[in-house]
Parts: sequence; C-alpha cells; structure tokens
Amino acid sequence: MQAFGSILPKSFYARPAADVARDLLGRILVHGECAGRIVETEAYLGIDDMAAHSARGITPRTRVIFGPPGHAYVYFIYGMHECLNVVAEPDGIPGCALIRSLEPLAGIERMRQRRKRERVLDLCSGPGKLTQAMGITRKQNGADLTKGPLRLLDGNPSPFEVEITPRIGISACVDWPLRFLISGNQFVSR
DNA sequence: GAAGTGATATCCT
DNA sequence: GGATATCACTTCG
Repeated sequence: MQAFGSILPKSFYARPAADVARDLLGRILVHGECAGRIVETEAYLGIDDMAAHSARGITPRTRVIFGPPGHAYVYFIYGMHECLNVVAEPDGIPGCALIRSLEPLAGIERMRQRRKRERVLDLCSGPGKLTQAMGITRKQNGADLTKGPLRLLDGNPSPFEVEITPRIGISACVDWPLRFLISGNQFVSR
C-alpha cells in the first residue's frame, strides 16, 4: 500500500477548505485492504456558506468540522447513504472537503461484494457509493486520517487538468464554483 | 422522474 | 417531551 506514497501530513489539511479540496484530487484514500484515487471533491466553507452543515453553528453532528484538521467527518443522509468529508482549516475554524468519487485501485473484489455491483464504474462514482464500497460508516466519524485504518496518502499524482464547476445536489449557494474534478476522468459522478 | 429512508434540527406544547 | 420539515443521494421505472 505504501506504493501509493506517504501519509499526508497535518499541515496539508490546515489550509482553506477550497485549497484542500482542490489538492485532494489525485490523492489516495485507503481503508483496510481497499484503496482508491480521489477524482472529484467539493469544498464546504462553513462561513457564510448556507449550503454547508456548519453554517448554522456548532451542533452535536457538525462539531468535528470545527475541530482539528485531518479528521474524517462522516454523516448519514437520505435515510440510506453516508458521505465522507475531510476536515480542513486550523482547529476551531469550520471547513471541510466532501469526497464525491474515487477511481478504485485495490480491494476491488471486496468493493463488489459490498456494493453488489459488477461494473468498476459503479463502485465509487458518487459520495454514497464510495463510502459503501470502502466500508466507511459513522463509526469512522472523527477518525484521524494521518493514522489508523482509514488514511490519506500523497499518491504521487502525475499532472492532470483540474475542472471547476458549481456544486451538485444542494439548494443554497448553487452558483459557487467549489466543485473540483480531474478533467476527463471517467470515474466522476454524473 | 419519483420514491424511499432515517438522522438531525427546529419548531411546538 | 413530541411533531414535522429538511436533506451535500441512489435506485429503479
């Protein structure tokens, strides 16, 4: 697994959420035997960003967004899906990056079992899908991504073109260009 | 295009 | 305490 590079340091996360979201592209998410390359992210600012969970202040659910960077924020939505975010910004400042889709690299058979889908393209091409494929649940909420079974690696990404678009599936601040994806990659969500 | 699902937040008593 | 509206989605038609 270390072929995918070294673990991203805390300093990577202690920056503005939009920067972290953009720089997350091409990195490797690892959970147990499964791994995937991040190809699509969104930034949630938490300050004047009415689309972000953190916009209405600190609550039991959103408290980890206000906590130290480099941790996972996993939340349950629509009764059946979990979504994985990475906490950004220094401790005490809200902000996170939603991981929207992955390109499966390792543990693909395991992902097929969990997803009950054959096509590799169907395994991780959406926020709810990738958490299911990787076996990520609310138990990982608050997990430290610089140690433990769930972690983020550098990935030694080769150069690629970044595409920036408005975010998807929200009802506020629809026009803010905070979605980042690797241009031309077929594993991004539709 | 619509249904389904349940946790969360924000009312109301 | 309880009721209800909302939700950063997926699946199947």
